Amino acid sequence: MSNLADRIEEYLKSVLEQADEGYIMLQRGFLANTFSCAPSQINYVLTTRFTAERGYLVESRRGGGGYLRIIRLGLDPEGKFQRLMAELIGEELSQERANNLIDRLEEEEIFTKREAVLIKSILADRILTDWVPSAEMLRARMMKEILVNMCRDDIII
Amino acid sequence: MSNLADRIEEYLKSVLEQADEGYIMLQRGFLANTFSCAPSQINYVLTTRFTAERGYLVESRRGGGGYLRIIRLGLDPEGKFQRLMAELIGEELSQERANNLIDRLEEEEIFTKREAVLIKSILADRILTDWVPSAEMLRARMMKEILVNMCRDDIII
DNA sequence: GACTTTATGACCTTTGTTGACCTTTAACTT
DNA sequence: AAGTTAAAGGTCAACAAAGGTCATAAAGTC
Repeated sequence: MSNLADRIEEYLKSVLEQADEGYIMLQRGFLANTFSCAPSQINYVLTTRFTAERGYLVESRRGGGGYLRIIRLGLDPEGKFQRLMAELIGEELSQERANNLIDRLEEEEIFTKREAVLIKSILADRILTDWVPSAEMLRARMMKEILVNMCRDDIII
Repeated sequence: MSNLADRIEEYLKSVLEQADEGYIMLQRGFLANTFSCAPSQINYVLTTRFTAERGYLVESRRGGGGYLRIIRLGLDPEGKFQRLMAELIGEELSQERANNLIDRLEEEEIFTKREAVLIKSILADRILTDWVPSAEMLRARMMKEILVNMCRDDIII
């Protein structure tokens, strides 16, 4: 019953489980070979099963010695980030709301003071406006990306 | 898995590490020989891995007794830092150059690992392209803004 | 039967590697 | 001293080795 995509997914997750680095690295060709499938099937599995919403991040490199790197995201206890991230999808975020959000996250010790300053500085209207058609949308997109990356299991604070 | 270019890079960096002059001198032919590769492969490694953003300078001399000199550039603490960075960043900044620069600043302990990940995540092509008329220009502007803010006296690492 | 999910193959982009040919410079000849 | 030769390093185009994309076919689902 279990189809190919499910089996590949299961395999990757089991390997990832044992990786104490928080990520695994492997080659697409190798995977395609072990599962006797088209290389692009691997991409299908990665894009449908290893998304940020499901708690994973995928990086890759082409060329000789290329690889895929699948990174596990530690899900925060109350799913706070999840909700925040969901909110920010397709959303617009003003500078004011962004600043409030960042301050709050700093208070909750999700961000350090330096990180908060850093993030605010680049999300500022002064930087984005006049360069971007919709600064508010880009800001939301960036904020979401930051939240995702702050959950990466391969960076131990 | 790991390709030749990466291994040569690693070797050169390890030698550079032990050099207390801040630079090393060696011959292209000798290197090509030790790694059993085409001499031009050495040039490839030098131009892709030992760039200014990554903190290196390469000088060379042809003819009999010719050599390669790889110099590690330190970030001098007194003031010139900002100017150097502004120069390095310029008006436009590609994702690749940005990543190299950020990695380098992390090595120099100007950024923490988390900060490096955070900055790279929002400067990614995936985030900026298709949203911004000139992603490269915005990226340069953001990178400069980050550096200014990270050097504020009121926030120590 | 219509719709959604899964699977494949053809074609593309990026990165790495090699070899043929070129330029520069020290050392050697005369 | 001038010219020649040999010993470096430089360039570039072609090829190899990865991963990416997208249209479309096949298989499930309801």
